[in-house]
Amino acid sequence: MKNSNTIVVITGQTATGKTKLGLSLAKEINGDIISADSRQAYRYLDVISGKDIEDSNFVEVKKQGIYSIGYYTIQGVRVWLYDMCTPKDYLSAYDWAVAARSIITQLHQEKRTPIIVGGAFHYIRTLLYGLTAIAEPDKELRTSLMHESASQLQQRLKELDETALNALNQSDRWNPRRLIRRIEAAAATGGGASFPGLIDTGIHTFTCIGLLYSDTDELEQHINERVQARLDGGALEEVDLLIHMGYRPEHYGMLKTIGYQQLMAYSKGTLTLEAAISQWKVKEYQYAKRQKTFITHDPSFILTSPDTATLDWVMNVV
RNA sequence: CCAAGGGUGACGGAGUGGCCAAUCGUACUAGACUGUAAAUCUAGCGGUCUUAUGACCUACGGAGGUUCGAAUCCUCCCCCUUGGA
Repeated sequence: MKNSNTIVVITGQTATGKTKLGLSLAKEINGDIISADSRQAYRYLDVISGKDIEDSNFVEVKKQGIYSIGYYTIQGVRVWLYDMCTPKDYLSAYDWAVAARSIITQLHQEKRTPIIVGGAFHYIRTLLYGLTAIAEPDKELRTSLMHESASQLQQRLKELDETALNALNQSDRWNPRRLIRRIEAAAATGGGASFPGLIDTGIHTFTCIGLLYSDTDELEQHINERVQARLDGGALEEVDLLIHMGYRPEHYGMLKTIGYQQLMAYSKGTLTLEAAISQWKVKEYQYAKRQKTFITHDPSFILTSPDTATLDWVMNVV
């Protein structure tokens, strides 16, 4: 290791073997894994989200607000930030990053190396590059604006903070979620403050690895296999159980998640199983595409393909 | 064999004489992203050329025909679905 106070980040497209690589690296360099996975952070989302917790039990180390911070032990490696909350709870990239940061600090004190592993690139970016503390989410406001059209929202934002509106690119200008967020910020600050720069995260040394398939067919094939494995692993039973426990697809959008969405639709009878599975796969391809866009546009990442990312290769990089 | 309804771009599905290279949805391609991100959104999406709200070519099962002009009307052929036997 070049620096004892560093962190390693392993991200990449779906089904590229991030976890496997992370585990072998952790064993080698005395590290802990911090899961950067926006779905594995939820309790009960196990099979479809791909949590491989074997026989391990969750060990809660502390509470941070409604979130429980703890770990599972997989192959002798501690894996943090699974099961932070229930599928009904709100968990944002910000919340996750705060939790991740606290673990990183703790691990550094223990002279252990945090290895961030996961495909939630937005979460990782929030952790690495910063957070804005301008305004907390305003649930009521969000609900009240939920059904407004983009042009109505633009109008609202214009009245509150025209600069913020003008700063938006074409895509964001028609994106209700972005608009609502800006309105939220403008309302909280009284407008005019616009969006501030990022707050320093205190994390400055990191090695980032991005695993990407160069070939689309290969990617799709791996995704297909993975989906099949999830089905074989009890995906349908998991969905039934979640429904039985009272969780719905619309629950805070948390179950509004690839795989769960489709299988819940099947369970409700609005999709055939065949259609549900094929849509699931398609959503996975699309997600993987977005991951690729994100990762390739970030110069901090060392990009490589899944088959060249061996432990030896990683050891040379970190 | 008869009756009825159909065959449209990768798929679903509009259009029923000119404003149709053809609404819309999906898929696909590229992109955006500062507290919902496995989310949300933007653009493109027959081909060639091109500064273009531009030109030309090829296209709405096949072959002909009517018309200044057809995915749209007519004739014949092929295929599909449902009802009748």
